[in-house]
Amino acid sequence: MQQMAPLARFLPYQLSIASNAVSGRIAQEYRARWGLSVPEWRVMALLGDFGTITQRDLTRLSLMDKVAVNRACKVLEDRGLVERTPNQQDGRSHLLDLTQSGRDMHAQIMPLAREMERRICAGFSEAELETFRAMLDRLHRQSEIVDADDIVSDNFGIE
Amino acid sequence: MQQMAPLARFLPYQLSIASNAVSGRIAQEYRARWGLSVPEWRVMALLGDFGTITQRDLTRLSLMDKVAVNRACKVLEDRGLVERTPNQQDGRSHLLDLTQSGRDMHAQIMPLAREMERRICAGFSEAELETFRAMLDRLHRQSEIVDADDIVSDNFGIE
DNA sequence: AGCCATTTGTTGCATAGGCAACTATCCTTC
DNA sequence: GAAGGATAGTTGCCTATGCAACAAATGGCT
Repeated sequence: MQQMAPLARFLPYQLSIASNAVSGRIAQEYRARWGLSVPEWRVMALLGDFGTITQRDLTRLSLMDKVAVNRACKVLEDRGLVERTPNQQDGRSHLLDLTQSGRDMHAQIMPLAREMERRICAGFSEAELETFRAMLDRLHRQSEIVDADDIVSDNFGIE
Repeated sequence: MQQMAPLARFLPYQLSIASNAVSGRIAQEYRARWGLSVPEWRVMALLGDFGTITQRDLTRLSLMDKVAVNRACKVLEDRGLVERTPNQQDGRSHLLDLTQSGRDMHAQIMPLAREMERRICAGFSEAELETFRAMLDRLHRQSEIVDADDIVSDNFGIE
């Protein structure tokens, strides 16, 4: 069924479809069970681990766009899962934390995350998983977006 | 700088940011050089390899949504890179192929693809790359979307 | 031949996501 | 303490992406 097209051996493509499949499956689970989007789930996870932090902290920790963080926080606040309190040290920002309801949900969603990770990693050794993580980190670092000048001056051996 | 948050060790998350970084970088290159989106580039690559095929074939080969394939083909046709001819065997579909201009561009874009792949794989052994590909394939297959009934009946050990 | 289910391609709609611009606040420097 | 640049958060806009619904055509079944 799956043909051996050259495209199917192109590593960035394989990475993309695997990531989309995993993300799509996880998004489906969290939406069906708790009505959470992926950005919302990530904010819940970070707030559960780090406690009282600002949107700026969440942006740094999650590597998400600050707008994505802001919108996720707004939804969670409207649902009563997160509360904002004024930040005495900096009037521009607010301190965010889980409410009791948010902590209850956090206690529900984390075991599912760990279980899903365990499932998709089943059958691979610790060494293989470490190699896999190392490669993902390397791919991430080597693919950082550079500015336009660098692109123009770097012709990849073409022509 | 990069904190050791639990989220940063969550494999689906690492997979997502690595894939986004790689895809974003590649998309940037192809947009800057030839004004091609990722779906358009994929269609170009497949047409270059497989010759005269239908949109249905392209959808199967690329694993993309049929709408994405259709829109990419339309753009490529408008740019004179792809041409459609009636399909005598099936009046519903058309046969797609690269024009001479499209073949010229194909000859340009494939070396860049191979060079980018070589770069991001630099420093890893063939065995490591094979393990990596195997894991991506496995993640993809294990994460196939299932229907809603399966989700409800499968509680992942919660409660 | 006629009907019905299936398939291909297309369009429209609804959502997600990122970037630029803006406000408010902070911090430095004079 | 006033001015200028930097930073946190917010809003609006634009694009990308995917699904549902649809029209045209096919193929099977009687």
